[in-house]
Amino acid sequence: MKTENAMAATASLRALEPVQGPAIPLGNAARKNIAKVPTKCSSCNLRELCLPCGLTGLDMDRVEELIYTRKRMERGENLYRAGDTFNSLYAVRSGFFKTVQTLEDGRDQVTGFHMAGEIMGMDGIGPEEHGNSAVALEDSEVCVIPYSRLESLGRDMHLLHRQFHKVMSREIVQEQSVMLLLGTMRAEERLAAFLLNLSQRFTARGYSASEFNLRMTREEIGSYLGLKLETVSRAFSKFQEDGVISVHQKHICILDVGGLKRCMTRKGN
Amino acid sequence: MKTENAMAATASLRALEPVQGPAIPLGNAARKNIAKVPTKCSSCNLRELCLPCGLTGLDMDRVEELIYTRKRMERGENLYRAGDTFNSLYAVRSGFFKTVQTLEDGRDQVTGFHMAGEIMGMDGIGPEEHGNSAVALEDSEVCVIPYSRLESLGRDMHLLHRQFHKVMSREIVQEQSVMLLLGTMRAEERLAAFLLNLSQRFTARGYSASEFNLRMTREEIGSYLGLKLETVSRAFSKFQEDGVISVHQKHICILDVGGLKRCMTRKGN
DNA sequence: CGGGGATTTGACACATATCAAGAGCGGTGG
DNA sequence: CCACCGCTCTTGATATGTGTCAAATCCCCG
Repeated sequence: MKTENAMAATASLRALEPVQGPAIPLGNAARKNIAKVPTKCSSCNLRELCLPCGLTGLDMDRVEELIYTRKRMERGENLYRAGDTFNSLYAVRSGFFKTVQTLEDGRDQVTGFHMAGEIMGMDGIGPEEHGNSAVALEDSEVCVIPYSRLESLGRDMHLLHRQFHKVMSREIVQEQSVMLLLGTMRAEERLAAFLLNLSQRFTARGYSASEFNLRMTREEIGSYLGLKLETVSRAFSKFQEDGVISVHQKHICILDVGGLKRCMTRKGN
Repeated sequence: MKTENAMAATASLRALEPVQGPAIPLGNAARKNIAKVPTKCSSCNLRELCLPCGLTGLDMDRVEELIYTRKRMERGENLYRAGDTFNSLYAVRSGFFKTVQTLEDGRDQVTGFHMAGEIMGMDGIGPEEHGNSAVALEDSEVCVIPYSRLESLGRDMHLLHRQFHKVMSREIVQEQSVMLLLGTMRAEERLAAFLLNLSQRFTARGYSASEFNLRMTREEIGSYLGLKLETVSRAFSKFQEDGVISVHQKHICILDVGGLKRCMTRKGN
């Protein structure tokens, strides 16, 4: 089983390299932005994770019509910003994103981290403008899904509509579980839950469940978990002392999954 | 402008009495549960708030096919429970609900309060079972929307589908704002934000923005806001001392909206 | 009128924030 | 290649907000 470890060696390698084929030199401003789609949904190895999941034969062929542009993003670039008018959803094809929401008084919070196969931008459908900003945490690529096209294609592909509803519903469920985390868990419990969630998502993508590189800073983790970066750092150190994980900068090994799961549960209960 | 105050006098009166027509004696176990629909969407005074919002003429007529049962609920009854298989969405027709999510170790949290015109149960679409439980906080009534029917009706009523997407999207946005609240706000800020949110939703339903009765206990408010009930109580007292609201048990008057809004913002910033 | 739950308030404990200093690491330029 | 700079991270000391525990009051309901 391939570990994220291996690819951490060369920072220029893409997080989801197998999706990419041979590494493509990036940072080439000339042809970076919009590009014709070289890969179809039906041959994309994220299809079982992404929007087309569950579609078969004919439907899978037709779903290609959904995506006619991809977009390269450099680390730090904004995919969209709060207030931008809503036009499209975005599927992460490679790389890693965060979404950030800002309060009137300037306080902000990371509301999510998004990896390959996940859909971003659904917050914009209702208000017709985005309520948060999406930022690439590493060089990334997204498939652009024009919402109007999703609507019209869904008209005769009922499964696509149904699939889309499931994706939105799962987003609701995911957010509810973050609310639960923020409302009821203590610092170490939050971090344990966060690491287990990441681990499980990496597993679903064929990466090691126990070894991976964080794409975000302690501050971003803290923002997402409603903690200060110092508290996140202390919790990492505590887990390491207890021997449930090992931490070297952004590189994490989960040494004792059971132990980490126990960290997620209230002590003395 | 009618205030909620008036109807608070008689506890047996329904929260959204005008929706109900003349008060109907409840607690009649014999004919309580399922009932034929006596009122159509097109003549329901919640139509501008509820799922059919934005539909016109013909579409509005056809949308009646969506709902063929309503359900009466007594205070304390469960509309659905976590783990129930998902079949339907529910639109609150009258009354008031909370949704509660539970962690494996028994800790739980109120993830939402739901009033007339709001849709519950969308968390169940993806997993095909409900992830939380919905409980009536007072005698209530819901319209049952079978999901399969919503899907099939949406096939030739594109606006219905689009409207449904908006409703789901708004749920996502709403939850993100709760995440922001839980992650970044302090106790008094949370309570102020909560009261202003309630006020605004009552306003949208034609009730007083400044005077209303809470349907939930301090403990339920605390659970929703990630606080203990004592903290909620102290924050209420503080607001009252400061003269921004007056509190008598569950009865709330907002005396100074601007002041309350300032309470929502970080002090000395 | 009595009883039980909800609410308020106080005293104190504790988890996390805040402030501060220093170490580690990566990138850049000489 | 090395030195430097800036950013991230770690760790300690202390402050503070909220939780916890406890007691008294209020209020609804039978």
